[in-house]
Amino acid sequence: MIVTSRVLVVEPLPRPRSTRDRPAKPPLSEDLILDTALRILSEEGLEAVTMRRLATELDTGPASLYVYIKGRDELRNAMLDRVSGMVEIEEPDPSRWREQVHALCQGVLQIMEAHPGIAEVAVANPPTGERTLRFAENLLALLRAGGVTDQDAAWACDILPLITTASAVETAASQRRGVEQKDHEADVVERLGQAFAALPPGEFPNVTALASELTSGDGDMRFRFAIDVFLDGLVARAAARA
Amino acid sequence: MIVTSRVLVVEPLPRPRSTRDRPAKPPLSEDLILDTALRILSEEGLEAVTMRRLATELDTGPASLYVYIKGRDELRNAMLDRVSGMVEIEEPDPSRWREQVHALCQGVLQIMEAHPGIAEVAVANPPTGERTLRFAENLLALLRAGGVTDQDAAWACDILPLITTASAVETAASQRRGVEQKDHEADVVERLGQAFAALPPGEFPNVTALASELTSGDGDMRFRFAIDVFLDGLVARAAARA
DNA sequence: ACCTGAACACCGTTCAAGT
DNA sequence: ACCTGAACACCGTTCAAGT
Repeated sequence: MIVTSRVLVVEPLPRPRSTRDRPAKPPLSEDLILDTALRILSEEGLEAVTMRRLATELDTGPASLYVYIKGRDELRNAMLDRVSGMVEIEEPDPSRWREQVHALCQGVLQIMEAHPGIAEVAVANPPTGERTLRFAENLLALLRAGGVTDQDAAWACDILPLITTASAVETAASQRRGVEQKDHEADVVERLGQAFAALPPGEFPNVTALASELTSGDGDMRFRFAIDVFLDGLVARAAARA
Repeated sequence: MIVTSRVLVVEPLPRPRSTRDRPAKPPLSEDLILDTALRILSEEGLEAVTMRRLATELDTGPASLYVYIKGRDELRNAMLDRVSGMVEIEEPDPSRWREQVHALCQGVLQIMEAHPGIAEVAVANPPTGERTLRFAENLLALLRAGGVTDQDAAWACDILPLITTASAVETAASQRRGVEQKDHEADVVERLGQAFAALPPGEFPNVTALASELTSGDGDMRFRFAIDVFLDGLVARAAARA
């Protein structure tokens, strides 16, 4: 159509028209940057969240982001803090404290699985933001309600999130692998079990004997097991003290 | 000196002389590449181990590495497998199985701390190489010697390394931070404790009450605690079964 | 004073062109 | 046939130059 109209050639440029063609874009702000970052994170994973991609998405140059955010690492920590704030707190009810600890940790796990890659950030940089403190406060309340000693509860406050975030990293990685090779998870597990069983029993007596146990259960069951055993340990120690 | 001699200009190039100036470099191989990668890893951490850096170190172009190694991710996995192979196995002695589990896990922790950054790779890609199997075999033998049930031992074989590698990631990260800001670790902990104690007690009753417990103990004590509680849990479950 | 285009110094990976 | 220089398509970060 442009070819048919010679008028356009006379006009200075086609650009001035389009400068205000689309709706005025909102001004940059840390909040807007984080909103955009979290959207990319949940849709495409952490690797896709780069300073340059973020700038493109916000219709600006990469340098502009540095007015609001110190750099990539600070961005990632800020993203982690936002994600951490999405976890729902459990109003302590001493009669079912164990189930509440499970619910709290599972909440973290699910939020992290919904934001692929953020768990890596959490494992490397145990966060100390206000939202994390709220989580710690909740966990401490639940553990003390269960009769766990103060020192054990305090350190468990370190270890339970560690188990949870590490589990999240693992499931995120296996999901990513699952997308690449579109094998069904069950097939992989089946093959692994057969490989275990086929090892030389002289060298690997236990791995071959427990081949089916080693490959049984999905990620959720194993995560529940991890938290369960840890809580059993805490309870056993409290009982030994009394 | 070159300026004083016109002869050099007549000679075709100064290069041919230097082609065999230095000792003949060994031919590339996967082993040589991995040796070099592990040296850079232990000296400068995972971030320094890039394909290009590796090529420079080996006095070649980056493309040459792809003859021996599929890509960066495979390189990292191969590095992890090498590092995993450095862990010393514990000859099972049922009378001190618990101490042996500690020693085995602590061995992994130390090897990983000596290779900063490799733990991240381990958390994301739970390795399944032969060396890992040998480790699993050892761990299973120790746990069964301790009376842990088969299914519990099998899953614990997943969780104990998970706790260990996640702990390694954390200590590596805090060491890296310690290098950046040359604060003494003790000062940071002290300030954190004061920050906890200074929180509004109405909103954070447990964090303020346990401020000193939350900040007590170093990484080693906390790691020992984590393994200990988990083993207590396994033992308690075995006892409940009997 | 505020913002950002362009540049700098890196990445991982591929492939055509050389030996 | 084997190896690799050079190119491609990205990074994070900085800073001088523009408004």
